[in-house]
Amino acid sequence: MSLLPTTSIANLAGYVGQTVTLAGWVYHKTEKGKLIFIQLRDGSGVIQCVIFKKQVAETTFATAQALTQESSCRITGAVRADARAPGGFELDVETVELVGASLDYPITPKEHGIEFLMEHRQLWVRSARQHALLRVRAEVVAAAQEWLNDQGFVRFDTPLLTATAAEGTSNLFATTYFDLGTAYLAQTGQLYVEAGMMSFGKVYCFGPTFRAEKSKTRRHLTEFWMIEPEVAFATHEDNLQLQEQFVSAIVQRVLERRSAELKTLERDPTMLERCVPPFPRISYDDALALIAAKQGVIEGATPLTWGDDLGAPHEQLIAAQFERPVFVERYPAALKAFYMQPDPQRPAVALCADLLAPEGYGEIIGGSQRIHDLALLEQRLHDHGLQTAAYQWYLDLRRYGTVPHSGFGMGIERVVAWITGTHHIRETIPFPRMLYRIYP
RNA sequence: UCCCCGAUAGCUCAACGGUAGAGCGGCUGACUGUUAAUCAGUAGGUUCGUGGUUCGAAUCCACGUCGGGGAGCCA
Repeated sequence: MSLLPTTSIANLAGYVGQTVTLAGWVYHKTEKGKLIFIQLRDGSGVIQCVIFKKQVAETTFATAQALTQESSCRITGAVRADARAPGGFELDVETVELVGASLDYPITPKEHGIEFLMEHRQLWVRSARQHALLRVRAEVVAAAQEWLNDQGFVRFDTPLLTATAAEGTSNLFATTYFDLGTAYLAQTGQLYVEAGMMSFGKVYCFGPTFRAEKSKTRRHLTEFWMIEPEVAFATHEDNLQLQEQFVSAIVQRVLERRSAELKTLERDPTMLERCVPPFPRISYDDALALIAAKQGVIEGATPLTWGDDLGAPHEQLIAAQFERPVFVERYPAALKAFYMQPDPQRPAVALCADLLAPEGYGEIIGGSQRIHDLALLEQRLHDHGLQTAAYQWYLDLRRYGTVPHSGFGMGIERVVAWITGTHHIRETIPFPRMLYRIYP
């Protein structure tokens, strides 16, 4: 015999007048003497179950009375359309079967502080808001992969344990690797995905990446998920077009399929509906001019001289000028990773771009055209103080049929934070890893 | 690594040098339409730790622990 429910709550519209068995958890219960209301959730939705004392067996009423918040149970009853019910349907209960009791559930319907909630993340994910948020995350992940697959991309997975730093910049998590010395947790799959690109033309990797930076802001996690497409023969211009189509497709799919969740999150879809190509672009040079003209508007967005990197307040100021994501392109090459292609017309700048989300959610994509010339790439490795010996496999990609190519990396959590209007990135992943949090 | 802030009942907070409190939650009872129900009653404390100042410390000081916000860095 199976314990599975006969239907899920999301599908109850097709069962009006029929008796079904639901299986789930008590989200909320209200007793009014001889009448009990149970909000039952099963992951697909929530339905109000109604129990009148005179209409059920005494044991059934007693079982229902004893149910506490988050007790799991199986409830059998008749589906009835009812305008008074939040979801439009109610269940007239016939029998209730307790599956697992829940005593003193810590997360009550009242307010809680973030520290308490993070300590109970394993339970917090059941709450309506977190449930909606993680549902959108799953949609973003599915949309991203399916869109790329439809465009002819092949998923090409890259290693998480690597022998050297990919870009030689960020701090890495280190671990021992048998007799081979130190291994590092990958901060990007990009170099490896370039090898896949030379095999498949269009590829992407998708998985967790690790940054041992002591970043302590609402935009940072030490472990986050990144999707990194890479395209052979694609120029900087092709790269930007791919990015704006990609991001727009993801946003539009969430609007189409997860409007109920956005409503739960009280996210106004207006800004998201504007997210269609082309996205505005601003060069690093023009960004500096804009920052100089708008000084004092945002605290910390002080004027910069050419060659300075943009800080978080500067990015915030730039993003605030637009109602769609905005590309900031052609940064000074010296600020960027060794593999970024210098502009042939102006080698001081790189053919790269960051995509800044609106409403202060920061950088959601970083991308560039890559250096395809062997001699130039060797020179750049040397300029960055990197050991070319460790990169011979990577240089092989330039020795055997090299082509111009471009790619980018998109941080899933930042995209989800932006789409859902979530203040802090930590809520956009089931179990966030942060500077001062690795439990649960 | 640097700057700022916090820790009091299960939770959210108040008390700011003089007897440790409220709301919610829990428990008991009433209630046939509740949505964070309502009403009545009831239990519940090593004020993060260590040391110091003081007649007296939740309160002031130092150090520590844990956590929150931000910078830098990045997606």
